[in-house]
Amino acid sequence: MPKITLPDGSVREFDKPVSVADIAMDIGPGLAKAALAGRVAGELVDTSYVVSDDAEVALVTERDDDGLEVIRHSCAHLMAQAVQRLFPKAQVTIGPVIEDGFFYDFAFERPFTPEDLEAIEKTMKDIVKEDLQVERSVMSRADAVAHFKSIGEEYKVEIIESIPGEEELSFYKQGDFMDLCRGPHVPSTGKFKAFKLTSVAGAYWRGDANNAMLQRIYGTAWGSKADLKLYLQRLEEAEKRDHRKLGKQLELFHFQEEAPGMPFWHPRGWILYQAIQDYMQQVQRKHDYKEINTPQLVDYSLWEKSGHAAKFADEMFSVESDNRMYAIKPMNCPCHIQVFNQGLKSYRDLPLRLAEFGSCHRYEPSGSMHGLMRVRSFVQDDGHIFCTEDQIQSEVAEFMDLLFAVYRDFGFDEILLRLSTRPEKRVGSDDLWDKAEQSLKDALNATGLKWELLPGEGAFYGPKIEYSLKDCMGRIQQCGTIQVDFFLPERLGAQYVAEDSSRKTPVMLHRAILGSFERFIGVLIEHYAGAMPTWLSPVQAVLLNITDKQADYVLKTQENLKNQGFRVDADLRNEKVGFKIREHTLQKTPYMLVVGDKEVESGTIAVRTRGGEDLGTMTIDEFSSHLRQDVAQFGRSGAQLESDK
RNA sequence: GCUCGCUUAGCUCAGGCGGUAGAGCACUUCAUUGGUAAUGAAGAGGUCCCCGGUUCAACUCCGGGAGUGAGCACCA
Repeated sequence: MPKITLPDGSVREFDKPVSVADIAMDIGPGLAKAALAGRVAGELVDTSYVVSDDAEVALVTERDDDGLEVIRHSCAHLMAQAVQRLFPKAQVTIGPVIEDGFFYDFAFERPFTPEDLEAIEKTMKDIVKEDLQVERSVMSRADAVAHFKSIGEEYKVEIIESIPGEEELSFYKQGDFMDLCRGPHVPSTGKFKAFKLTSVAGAYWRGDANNAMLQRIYGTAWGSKADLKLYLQRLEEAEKRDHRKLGKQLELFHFQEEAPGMPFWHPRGWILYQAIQDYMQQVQRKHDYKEINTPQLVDYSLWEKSGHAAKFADEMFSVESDNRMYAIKPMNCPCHIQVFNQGLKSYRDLPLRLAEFGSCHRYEPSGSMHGLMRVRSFVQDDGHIFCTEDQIQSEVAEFMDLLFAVYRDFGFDEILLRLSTRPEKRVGSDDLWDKAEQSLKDALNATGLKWELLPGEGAFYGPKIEYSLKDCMGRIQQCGTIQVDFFLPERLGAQYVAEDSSRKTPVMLHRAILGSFERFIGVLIEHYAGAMPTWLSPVQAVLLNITDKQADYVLKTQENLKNQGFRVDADLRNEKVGFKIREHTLQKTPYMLVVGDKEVESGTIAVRTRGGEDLGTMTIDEFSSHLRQDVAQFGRSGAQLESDK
């Protein structure tokens, strides 16, 4: 006699075991139709699941996140069924849910074409019309293996054989299509309202480049057509913000064949780049970093000593000159240790914080490059802190304060933290790892923020924290990091004299806030859709004359503002003011300063923002104090400005 | 690196069963001096990514390469 408690607290009693679908029907036919799955005592189940004991039951519809997940998962099955209907020779492998959609990997004799995708989508729609029941069943492993062997699904056989344990496995059948699956799934194929196949690409079986390449089809699925439309609009918006596109439009940088993965910075882009570097320089100086600069080319033997050559030889550029082999540095840390090693260091010198805007080159695999986000030449806001084991925690804590402050200044408020701990293959004693991991955990906990633990994901030389920020499109971008290193200082002979006058090896903390300038600028461009906060804007204001008559006044005003340290252009072209406004709006210049006879006469300018707002007519002094204030707030959001006061 | 697609004027893109090509914007010149998202006219501008092959003829077809896009793999 199950007593069912619904999420609103109401209780329904039944005189015999009931399925989730029965419960929905009991509440109302509308809900019965909308029900995609259920949640019984916290577990997500099919609507056919039978409840025989008292339980808390919630019905899952397309409006729940759970419902969406069920739709997407079932949609992957729907697609697989369509593919096999059209291409009986295609073997199914796996088809999970991903963010905003799903994919399914197939083994097929040839790649799928865009035309195939259309046909598949059409067949999917046919199957939706057929409204096939989706039925769950269980089978023993042996039976399942025999079944899939008999129909030639070798990959499924491999999957089943790799599932540990002897318990029964669940299967879902719709029409003539059956797939191994944990479920739950929608009750019938008629439940899909909005889906679209988006792309096709190769993907390795089991994610291993040594395995066969499968054909992966991506799709997206939503609870309603409106949601699908919103999603497609979001993709369009992301495309508009693409930093590669904006980089060209705003004349920030370009790439060309002769230097793949290595940006050519244009005047405007370089101003942006330098504004960021100036800022970082200032901030780091304030936090007692000593900035240094080390060579681009370093004899290959150093990289052999550091151990990098053994691991990354293929990814390093090298140069031969005068019978010596040099590597173009792929990272700065070995060089920083060389600086540390000059002169005898005392424990009194620690912590020693060395920073470098170090230009590095790495031969990234061709397929991995992506605009500024992944390049072959880049500059890191790199820093290495040499300290004692006891100083790790305070150094990490201090670094995190700095990192949060910097991210806030760039306009990022939401930061994700992840701690990666000891991997199986590692150097250093367990005591040392215990201590280092604990230091990082303490520093993380001190922030009061949630953080994620990635056990075993640390580097072989020490644990690390990675900092990702969420941009305004909700995308997660990994930028900063701090890594404890027990290995390299010893390997490269770094030592200091301790209080007891013994020689000890310092711990090294590798750290970066922005990561690489290139990548960070890519993130900034997309976050701001190219409309940089004023402090970063390549041009902060542009003066527009209405007729030639105001040219002298414009030039004088430009000179005045430039002398105050602002980046101000003058657009004296023989064009109508509407045309100039349009152009500078498209160039995302924060302020447009219109000058006509009236303004010349009264010694003022008419100020318009790139957002189209009219700030009215003001004197040059009034404007420059407005601009100064705008620049001083960096990219910080309004809320934080309040707390800063 | 792997799979598939793409590469035509400075930019965004058309185009043709194989007969060397076009638009808009930008650029130059001229007219116009116009008050908040495009003033008008004329002109100039091309190794159709590169190297081979097939062909009377290749931007177009075939082979190889480069770059690039999506995804996979990689990311000290």
